[in-house]
Amino acid sequence: MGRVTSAEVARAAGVSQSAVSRVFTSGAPVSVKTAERVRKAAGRLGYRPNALARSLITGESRIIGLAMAELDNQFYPEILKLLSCGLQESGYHILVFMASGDDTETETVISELLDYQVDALIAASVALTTPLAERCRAQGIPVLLLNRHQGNSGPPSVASDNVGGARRMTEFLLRVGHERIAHISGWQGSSTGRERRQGFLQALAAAGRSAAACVDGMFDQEIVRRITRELFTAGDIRPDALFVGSDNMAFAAMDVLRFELGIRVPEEVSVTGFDDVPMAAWPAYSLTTMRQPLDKMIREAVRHITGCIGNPSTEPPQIRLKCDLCVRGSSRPLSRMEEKK
Amino acid sequence: MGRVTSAEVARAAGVSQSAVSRVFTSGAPVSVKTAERVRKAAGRLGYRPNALARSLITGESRIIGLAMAELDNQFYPEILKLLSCGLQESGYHILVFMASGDDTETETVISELLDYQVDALIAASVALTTPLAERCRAQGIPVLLLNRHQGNSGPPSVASDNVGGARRMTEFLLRVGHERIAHISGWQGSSTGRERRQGFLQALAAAGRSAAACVDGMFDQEIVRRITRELFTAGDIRPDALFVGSDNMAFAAMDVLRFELGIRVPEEVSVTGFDDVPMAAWPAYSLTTMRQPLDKMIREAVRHITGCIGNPSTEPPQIRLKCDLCVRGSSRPLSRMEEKK
DNA sequence: CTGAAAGCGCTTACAG
DNA sequence: CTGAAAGCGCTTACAG
Repeated sequence: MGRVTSAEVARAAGVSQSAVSRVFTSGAPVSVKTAERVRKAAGRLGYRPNALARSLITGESRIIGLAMAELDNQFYPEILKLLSCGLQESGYHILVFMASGDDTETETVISELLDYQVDALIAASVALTTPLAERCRAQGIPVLLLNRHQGNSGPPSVASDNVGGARRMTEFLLRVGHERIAHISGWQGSSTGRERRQGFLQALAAAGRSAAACVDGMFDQEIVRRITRELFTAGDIRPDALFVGSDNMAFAAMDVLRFELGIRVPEEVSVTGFDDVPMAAWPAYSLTTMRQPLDKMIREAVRHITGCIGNPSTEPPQIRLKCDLCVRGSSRPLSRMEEKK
Repeated sequence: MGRVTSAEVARAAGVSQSAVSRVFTSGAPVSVKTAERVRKAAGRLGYRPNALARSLITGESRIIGLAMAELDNQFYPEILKLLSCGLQESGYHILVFMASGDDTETETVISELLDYQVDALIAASVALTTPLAERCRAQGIPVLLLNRHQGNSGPPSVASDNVGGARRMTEFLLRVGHERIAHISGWQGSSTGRERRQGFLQALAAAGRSAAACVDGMFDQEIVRRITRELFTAGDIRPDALFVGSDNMAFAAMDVLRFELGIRVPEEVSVTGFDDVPMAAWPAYSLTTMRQPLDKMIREAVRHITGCIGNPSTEPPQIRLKCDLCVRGSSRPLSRMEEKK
């Protein structure tokens, strides 16, 4: 055992240690003959450059730190998968940290991530505290918020147009004839939660209507179940549509409606979500939802991150991408008459 | 910008660079007075030790490489979450790599992972090729297979007793009175796929029965949909029970049965899975399944990995954990009479 | 193209 | 307890 070093390879190949190093540094000057001898010796000894030592001297680790929320929501595995593939193509690797919700702990662990001299930090649906953002700035580490933002003066971010998406979803529900639309929102401490709620209220206001209900579901399925029960057993007039602030929460709401309360979807109530996670398309839910352009989000994220790593001058973007309405079976269909319009 | 170094802190605090280093090394001898002065200077300058430089000299990176299969199956996000938390507690971080199925690429990227001098490598549902395993051995990097194994002479592994679990599932289906049990297996190139199939066939053989069908579903929902259609529209006698080699595949099968073919579950056919991912408990599926003891698996994995990092003598385990049958609504209930037995 | 040398930021014997 | 020094494994000017 014991890792083989460039010095050992040099000895075996009868060249200097620098020569070995050059063979493994693309663009460095080496004669074909030297390269060949070194490669052969390296192959024989099983040598590979120590990435840590290299990072120490080049000043870039080619490691990206990724902090993300718990993976219950199918949206995050998707992000991780796409991000990992996208960054791998550019020769980066991902050091992950799963935020548990405990803010102090999150800060501690992200701090540890930074100790590894990550070339950049991506926070997916996790807030970056001010001290952390400050430290990144001081250390010259680019940060990017994904699927969240902290205002135009906050760190660069890639998210979708949640206000617009929620507004269009609400307009859709109005258009198919709903009269009493309720909203179970995402956590109001998050930009996505707030903005979708805001879009919902805007659309209703524009139509001169008011919400049948508007409650914070906290992105938590258990809370959503409770709220759904309350909303639909309260005695007074029931909502005829329920716009839920994320697909993951919408699934929980649908389950309660159909299997607990025996309320038919969409005959008695339309249910819609937001995100378009893969499961939304499964026939068991067939959920009408507002699709976040995940591919495009990741592409933008990768582009920005790789772009600004050597290049701190890159303009810090606040990217907002348009969402697409996916009409499926969980919402009342357009009437003939409406379709003609 | 520019990271602050221990030398700068030393200058600011009026001590030697070694003194600064000692303050940040637990167990190293420092006077309270020195420690205090150093901490103050470090705090003011925003100093934190460079983990890469430290790793270079201590020989341990406190990074664990994790290679895992694509995250479509809800089982993997769970693994990642639990593993990440478990290792974090011991001060480790996870460098992830998502295997795409392309073997050559997988090998390339895992190799890159190893370049970072990871303290150990965990492969979750990903095969470790022989050259890779060889390299780990040569470099003295402990490896662990999770939810897979490559035989008793292969690398250490933590998995569950898939043969026993599948056998018990099949016995359960026989006990509730099924006569024509079909199996859609997991990929036969994986130990989980093979062993569950084996358990299924063993149990049938022991009961003097034969399989209504036994087809490889490849862990792929699209393939499972196709197989399910064929199995249930073939004209001859339909299976009255379908044991699927993973929950994720079982969901696809149930969807086809209920929403495409209009076959009632469990009235006309029982459907059961394997794993017990969170979604299996959702009312939309209410899937009878064989629960893998995920918590225990992760605990064992963490214990083994952290145990053998400084300690190569630790016996390489081949751990097989017992599964638990979870009876839910997707399978025919026990008859009164049967219950009495 | 090539080698000797400096240095990345740290930890850790070694003297004192 | 403390500092000066060596060294982890590499890359990269610098001469030649």
